Amino acid sequence: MLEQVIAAMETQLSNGPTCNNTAHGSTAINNCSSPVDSGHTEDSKTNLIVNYLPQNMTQEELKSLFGSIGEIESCKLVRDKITGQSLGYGFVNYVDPKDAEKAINTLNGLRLQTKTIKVSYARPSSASIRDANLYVSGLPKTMTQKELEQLFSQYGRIITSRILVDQVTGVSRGVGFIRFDKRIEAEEAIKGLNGQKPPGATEPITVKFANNPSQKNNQAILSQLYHSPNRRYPAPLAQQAQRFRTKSACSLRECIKFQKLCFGHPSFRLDNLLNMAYGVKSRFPPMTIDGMTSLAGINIPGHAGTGWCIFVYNLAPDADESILWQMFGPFGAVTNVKVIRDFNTNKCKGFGFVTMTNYDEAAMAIASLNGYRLGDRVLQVSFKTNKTHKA
DNA sequence: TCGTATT
Repeated sequence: MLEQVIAAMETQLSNGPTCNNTAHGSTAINNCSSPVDSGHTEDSKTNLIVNYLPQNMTQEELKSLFGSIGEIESCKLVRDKITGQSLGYGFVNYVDPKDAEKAINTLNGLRLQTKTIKVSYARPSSASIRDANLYVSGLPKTMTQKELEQLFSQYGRIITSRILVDQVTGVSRGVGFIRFDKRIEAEEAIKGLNGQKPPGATEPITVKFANNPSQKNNQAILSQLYHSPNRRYPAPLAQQAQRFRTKSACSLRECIKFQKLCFGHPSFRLDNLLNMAYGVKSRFPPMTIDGMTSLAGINIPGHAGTGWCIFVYNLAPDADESILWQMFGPFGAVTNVKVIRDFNTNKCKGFGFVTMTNYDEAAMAIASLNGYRLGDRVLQVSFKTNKTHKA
């Protein structure tokens, strides 16, 4: 029950104007695209940690996503022991190290709803790496993430860094986080930097251990949801459009939200925005269409109990599951994707299926992606009908 | 002016 409430709140919050760690495109990428390179031979080459997962993503969805790469030995979504809420990260252990490497290469940076997930090798579990996260305040507003890292890197290996920014203006709020590899490194950084002035700064900074995430209470979220003005005053359309042209936009959902604002304006057609901002990287070779042409017909959406099954047609022969995750993931909870392949050639037969949990998200995905140009192909996307069943 | 990274 609580989880449903939280999920509903997340849905609401996800309609906000910005995505996590995407206020600065390049900064966010840096933060998410540098898998931890252990450099120790005893480190696992099969076990991955996955960070920045959507709040409502389940362990089953995590397994489904990463299982599309290769056989999984084990998979765990970490949840709060008391509330059961997802803590937004999990572990995936593959059978084959090559699949782990492939998962990093293909899934790191994947956008799911409002999140950009990070996929990297898990460090060996140890007490020494826990509670190594620092909260830093009083930073000069001009300080960049890189400069912040330079300041702290003298005390140890930095796992993540972040500077919080104003959601509207994008300007630094003067506070940030530094996560070290070891807690002892974080302790030394506090000793060395708390109360000190960074080079060129006029005010000293405060460095302390960050709050423990488990201390968060749901009341704070509820208060945030109901009292904060979730609506930002919309910037002029051209100004917003610039965000998409400069690739700083982060998700299909953002494109869709923006497209609603621009409805009817020919320069801001959704397919154009998607191709501009989403950058689905594929130039699939042409393919002869054989069969599957009689799709027009009964159009009764198929609800299979486990979710809403969506039919995707006109995929290229080399299409794989990851492209379906990339396209549909931003719209909401995706529980499963499947590319239908020829048994002998292992090439995609031109279609696949996507299962989504929520009707409205599935409907939005269909409305947005039907007719979407993927490479040189125009996709047909609809709810799966009985017609697609073949005995 | 505190987001959610070690099972």
